[in-house]
Amino acid sequence: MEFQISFKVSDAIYVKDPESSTIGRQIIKSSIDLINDLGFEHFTLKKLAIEINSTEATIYRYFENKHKILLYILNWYWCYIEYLVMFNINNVDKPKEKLEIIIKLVTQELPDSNHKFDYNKKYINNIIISESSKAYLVKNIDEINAHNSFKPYKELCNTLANNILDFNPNYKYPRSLSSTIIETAHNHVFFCENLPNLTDSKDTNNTELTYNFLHELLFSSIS
Amino acid sequence: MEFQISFKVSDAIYVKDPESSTIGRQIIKSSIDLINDLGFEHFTLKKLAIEINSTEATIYRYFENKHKILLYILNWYWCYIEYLVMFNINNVDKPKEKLEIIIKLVTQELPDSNHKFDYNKKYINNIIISESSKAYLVKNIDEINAHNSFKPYKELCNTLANNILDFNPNYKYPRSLSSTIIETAHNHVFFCENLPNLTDSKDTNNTELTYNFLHELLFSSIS
DNA sequence: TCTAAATTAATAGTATTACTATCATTAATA
DNA sequence: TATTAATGATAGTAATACTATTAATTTAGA
Repeated sequence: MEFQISFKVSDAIYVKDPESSTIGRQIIKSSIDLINDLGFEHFTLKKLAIEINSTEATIYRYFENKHKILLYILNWYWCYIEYLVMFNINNVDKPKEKLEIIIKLVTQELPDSNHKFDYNKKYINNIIISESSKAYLVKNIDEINAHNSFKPYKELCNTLANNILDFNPNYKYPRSLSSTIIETAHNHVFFCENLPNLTDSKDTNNTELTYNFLHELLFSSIS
Repeated sequence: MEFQISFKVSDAIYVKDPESSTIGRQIIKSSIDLINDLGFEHFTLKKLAIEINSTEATIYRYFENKHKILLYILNWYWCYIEYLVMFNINNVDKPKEKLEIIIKLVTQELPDSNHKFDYNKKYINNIIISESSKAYLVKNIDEINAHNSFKPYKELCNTLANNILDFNPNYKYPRSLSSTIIETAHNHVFFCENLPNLTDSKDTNNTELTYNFLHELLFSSIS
């Protein structure tokens, strides 16, 4: 018997819970592989069906459309990060240290878990960086939002905001700063790797640079 | 005779310069209207052709694909902002004031120009906010980048970075901070309007909130 | 003003896509 | 064993990005 965690994603995102069957988990696993590989635009349910040796019909029995598969993966990530945050700041006293742990978790690559169906963490990270915003920069965002599809993201943002307020109860923009830090964490790594002129990257360690930059940004704002 | 400015966009973006003919400018004008209206995903060249009373074939003589139309619009915006920045910080002495002018220009809506073919500034602004990142979050970014398609954006970022260094020559992340500010300027307005929990919006003036937030973020970082 | 060249319109067509429908087959359960 | 649920196989639709071809029209040059 081993310790097992699982991340329950809002059931408005799927038709049938992909965690409930082997083929369901295969849909998620292969979606992660393919979206990482092709980018969300060139990711198609036909390609996914071939990859899992099944048919489009089966996939549609789990997800209404391809956009919801992306939402599922993002939610999985946000839930996982939220869990890691809770786990890692537990028993840490100083608000400053807590904040440092959070921005470290948000900037670094996902550590491996002992989750039974082991999705590729490196790929998930790439997806978060390159595809996240395509989940919310859509015309029907209100409808998606009404189904609580961004709840885990909001909760993570909320956790960060509360820790900012613990550090400095007088800071005026805790939520705006939180979402800016999380968004920048992803965006900055993308810029470092693809449009380095938009950053101060010296081609060494982009994760470290991003962490240091965000560290300075955060603490100079709230100190 | 009147004063006239025009913004020359890298000719790698178009096949035939849309500024060179009436139907070319109509392609841009109606693209702006339609992308604002439908979002980039649901914007199609068929719909555009109908809107301008022409055919897809004609559009393809101006642009290789729909992605390049978006790039063209974004470049037009960035060139215009760069021009406004140059115009407005001219004869301003204090570095602090210059920086304030820049973040004001980046956060506020585009003012109207006397450009001969008057594109809808409000719509362009919406497109910048909601569709910008779709131009660079693509798999073939290296290829696009090789054609200098992001040059005006980089120049704007560079201008901001140089003004940051004028203010504080010892600040370590002038470029990273510049791109963060520009990206956040757009992102934050989107969040205020669509996912307000991710911000400290009180439903009053989101542009003002964004300006104030970025003002504090910038000057606490570089002071 | 006439002619040649360039531009645009009209039309058709291809391959791919998101998504739906139907029915046979297999696996799980009672 | 009988029933139910999940999956597979197959077909089909409407939309989409993009190409090709030819005819009509506009423009520019001689």
